[in-house]
This record gives sequence, structure tokens and C-alpha cells, in this order.
Amino acid sequence: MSDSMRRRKLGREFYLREGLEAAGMLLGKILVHDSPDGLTAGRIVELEAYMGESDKGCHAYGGRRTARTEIMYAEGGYAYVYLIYGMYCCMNVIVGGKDIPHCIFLRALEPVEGIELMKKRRGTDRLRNLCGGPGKLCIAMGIDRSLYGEDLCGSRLWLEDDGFSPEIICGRRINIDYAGEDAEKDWRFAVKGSQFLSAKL
DNA sequence: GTGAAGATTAACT
DNA sequence: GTTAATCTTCACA
Repeated sequence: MSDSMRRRKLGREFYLREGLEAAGMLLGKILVHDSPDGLTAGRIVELEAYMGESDKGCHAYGGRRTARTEIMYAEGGYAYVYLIYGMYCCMNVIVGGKDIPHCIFLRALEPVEGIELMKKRRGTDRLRNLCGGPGKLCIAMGIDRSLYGEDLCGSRLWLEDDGFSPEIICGRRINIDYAGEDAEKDWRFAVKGSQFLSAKL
């Protein structure tokens, strides 16, 4: 393949932009986790933007700053991993500058590397079922809360650009009815035509 | 210290 | 379409 297909790790500067711009840029990028069990990687095909203190759907809405949301106030380029419903982990990428708690919630990945390991972790052979949802992708990638606050410019968990520039479609975010009028915002983004989305857009 | 609610999923009817 | 599983986090006392 040509040089443009070579993957390169995204640097700190990539994450220092506001949420909606970062969302568009992150779509189609590759998430890589070098775990003790092996390396897994997946292309981001679906995500949602959470726009900080003014976004009712965001954990940092209204300036809420607790042990859990603390990492969102750091500068961009860190992982925000949390447990939901006592059973599943979800992963976010922190973007924006220091004290600007924008984040990108990863909803679905397309498996790229370490697929056998993903199948083993998920207990299924169906490719489309490996990473098609926020909880699923964390299981498949081996992401848990030990990666809370992990530096995405480090060597355990990071994002890569392989030159792929997807056609982007957008729609309303999912399952945040409690967010009132902010639940109406078209802040969910996906790669058009991908077979790996968590829900129809 | 106590209690209510949740950025989900899979298995139901 | 509805619901149980399951436990951390946060708000209040």
C-alpha cells in the first residue's frame, strides 16, 4: 500500500479541539489497546459528542466536578472509562483544553486487529456483534476502569490515523432522554454505510 | 451512612 | 416493545 495508508499515532495537539470538531475528526480513526493478553484495534465507526458544562447529557453538566468526572477537566487526550448499570464499561475520549470538559463517547468500532482475542473476550464469532455497542466494544478491546485517566499519548491505549476519511452521517444521540432539549441535538456521528453500527441511524 | 438512578445489554413477550 | 441483571456514583442527612 502507499505511504498514505501507514498508520500514525495521534499526538496531543489532535485532542485540543472542541467537541464537535473533534467528533468529526475522530470518526474513522483506529483505537488501539496493547493489553497483557494481546493487541486489539478497531476503527471508530460511531460516536457521540458530549459538550461539557452546558450539555445536559454530559456528566459534567452544570460544572459537576467529582472523583468520576475529574478527568474530563484535564486537557484533551485522556481516556474516561466508567461503569454503567453496574455491568458495563463505556469509553470516552477527553477533548478540548484544560477545564473544558468536552468528551467523545465511543459507541461502535469495526474490528481491525486482534479479532480472535475479541471473539474470545466476547464469546461470539459474529464480527458485527463484537464491537457494535459501547459496552461491547469495551469488552472486546479489554478496556476496563484500570484505564480510567490513561494518557492516549502513552503506550497502552492510543488512537491512530491511517488516512481513511469516511463519509459522515449524523443524528440524535441515544438513550439520554433525561437530557431534555439537549437530547434532540444531532450530536451522534457515524460512518455512512458501515456494517458495524450499534443501531440504525 | 443511606438510597435512588443510570451515556447498556440480552432475553423475553 | 418491555424488563431484569447488577453495582458504582452522587446527593443528602
